[in-house]
Amino acid sequence: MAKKRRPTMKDVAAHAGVSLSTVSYVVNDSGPVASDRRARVLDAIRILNYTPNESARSLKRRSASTIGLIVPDLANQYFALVAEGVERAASERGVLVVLCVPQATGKSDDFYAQLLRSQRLDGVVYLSATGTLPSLILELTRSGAVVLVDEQMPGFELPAVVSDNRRGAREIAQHVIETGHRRIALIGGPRPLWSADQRLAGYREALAAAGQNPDEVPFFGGDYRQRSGYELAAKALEVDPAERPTALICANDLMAFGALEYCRANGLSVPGDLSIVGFDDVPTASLVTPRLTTVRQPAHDLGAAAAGLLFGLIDDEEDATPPMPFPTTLMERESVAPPAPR
Amino acid sequence: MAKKRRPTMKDVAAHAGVSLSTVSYVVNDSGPVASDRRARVLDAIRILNYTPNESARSLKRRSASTIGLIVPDLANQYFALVAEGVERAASERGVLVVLCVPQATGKSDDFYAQLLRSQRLDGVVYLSATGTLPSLILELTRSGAVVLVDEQMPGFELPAVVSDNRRGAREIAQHVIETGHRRIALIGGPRPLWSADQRLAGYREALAAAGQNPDEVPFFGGDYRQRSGYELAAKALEVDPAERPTALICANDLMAFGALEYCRANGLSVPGDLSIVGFDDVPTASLVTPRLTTVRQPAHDLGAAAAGLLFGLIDDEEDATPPMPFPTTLMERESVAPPAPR
DNA sequence: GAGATTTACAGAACCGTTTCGACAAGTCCG
DNA sequence: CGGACTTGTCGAAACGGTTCTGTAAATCTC
Repeated sequence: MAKKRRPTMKDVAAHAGVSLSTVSYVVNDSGPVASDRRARVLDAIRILNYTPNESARSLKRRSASTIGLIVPDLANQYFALVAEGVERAASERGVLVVLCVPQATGKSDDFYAQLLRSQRLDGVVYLSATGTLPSLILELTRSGAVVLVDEQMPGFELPAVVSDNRRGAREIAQHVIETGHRRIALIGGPRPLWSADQRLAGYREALAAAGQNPDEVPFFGGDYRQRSGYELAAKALEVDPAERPTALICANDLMAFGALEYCRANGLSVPGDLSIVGFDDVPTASLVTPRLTTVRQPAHDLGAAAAGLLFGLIDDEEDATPPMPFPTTLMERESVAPPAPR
Repeated sequence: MAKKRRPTMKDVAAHAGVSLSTVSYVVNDSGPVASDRRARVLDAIRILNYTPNESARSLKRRSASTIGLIVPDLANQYFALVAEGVERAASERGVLVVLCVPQATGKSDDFYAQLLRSQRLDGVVYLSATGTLPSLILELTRSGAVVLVDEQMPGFELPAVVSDNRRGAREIAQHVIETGHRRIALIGGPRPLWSADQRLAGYREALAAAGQNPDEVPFFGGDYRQRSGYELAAKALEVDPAERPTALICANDLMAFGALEYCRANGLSVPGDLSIVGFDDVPTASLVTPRLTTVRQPAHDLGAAAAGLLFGLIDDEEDATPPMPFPTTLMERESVAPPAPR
């Protein structure tokens, strides 16, 4: 089977008996063309099954109608959901999104930044897992647009769409305090990460408001992954029983799952012996036993908003300014109960 | 701040005092060039911070070094994992992956096929949720390459990488039978889907081997989503207690989760009152209570293999032939127990 | 109804690469 | 030592579009 060449504009023009520019005008609706000729062109397009060559277009337009999406890993449902949101918003504008998963591939962020740069992408949505901005991403901000999700770079005024991590954290900490807990341990996210920082700040606010000295509550720094939740739970709980916390506040759901695992493995009942809360409200959170009390982030909307903001930036719109932090909502489920009386 | 144009080959050539073609030769290592000149060019590239314009390249080369990935939805961890696998294999070859999530965006598969076609993508990895092949995907097979994951189109000999669904299904059904269950209900996937079909076939084989007439075991067709697991579990269980199944075999984990939810909501103990098994072994499967007995599919590897096969096809390699079905492995956990004595 | 304006179209330049053909200067061999 | 190859280099023609410029015809204006 001869692998037949795709029809080009030239073919269409020939078939319709008009010039190249005319075809271009009808394809892009960018110039005046008489209705009968327009019809002829449209016919030719249909008959030849013509599709414009986007490479040529991007070359000429110096823009690819494509954005990049850098996401640490897809196995984390929170990230997956954000990605879906980005994709949704992009597809509505006929924009393609190219996916980069640095953590899964072992490639550095910079590797991708390089790749993206050469593709002349219009912009990039960047979800970080490390809190450090690769230098090339930074460079991208000069030629293209970059928007961060649930992340902020103090020092660089990068546009970002975030949810109100601090408030969400404060509320859930308040909730566990109000349930009666006094011995609380904190399992935080990777420190340089803005979201981790904000959540910690929120927890501490609530603690302070309840008259506790935040500096005295045990804190363990994790990496937002399940494994570290498990290990840190071990650290937090393997102490003198009199000192043992009655509640564990985890900075995201994955780590809370890890903690849950630990408890299961060690015969601790949740929430009987220990209350546990998370953050994010991934779908799995309402599936585990006990169903996890956590803070819902509107992951989908966050993603869509990020893409929207990015498009605004790309089009140089006046009102392309980062939205207010998205509100979070406390999801009270079953993993919190009053501490057992001593 | 003047938005400065990216340097082009011309700039590099001028800076190095050589011709365009020479620069191209060193960039692609595609022609002879004296070592001193090569060095000069390399220097110029570094100094100017030059990156080739991929749009121009694709235009000239008629290929974009980019593949498409069509995945029904990312919230399903199985799909997310496959996607990661694809991404990993692609990034190793410096190939970009453009992500399409038809279900999340409400766009049809055809919409994306159209988009992909115009981008002159080198190929597409396609995960279906419907079992019907969009006509445009079919058309893509003529100009580019398409490989299916865990899916096969009877009639069209499309290359596919699959795991041994049938055997996996047979084994897990065997397992529940051997545990003592005789009253079993099946919650299947969307019928036209090959994987759903294979799994069903596997279940029936095991049933038949155990002396049961497969046609007499209750079957409920779902859509691989959690909600339908819930609803179908309801249907399967809300029958005369004497008839009520003691085990529920679900064609994927998500539906098993739905069934689990139903049991929880209705005070049924798993596996005390009812055994439940799934398929896929998504990360959440070992997180729910009871931990779900299921069949592991090597999602990551499936994705990577699919991408690998696609590259082989693209490069017209002789040995680019679909791999043997990947073996699955039975993950015995806690959601299966002998049926309660009557 | 002559001149000004608009409308519909064609022609051509250009976007940034790759690559073919031409050509000059070495290198090899009998 | 003269032809047959190599080797290194360059110019120029694509690739498939967009868009500016020019122009002939149609429409408007008074």
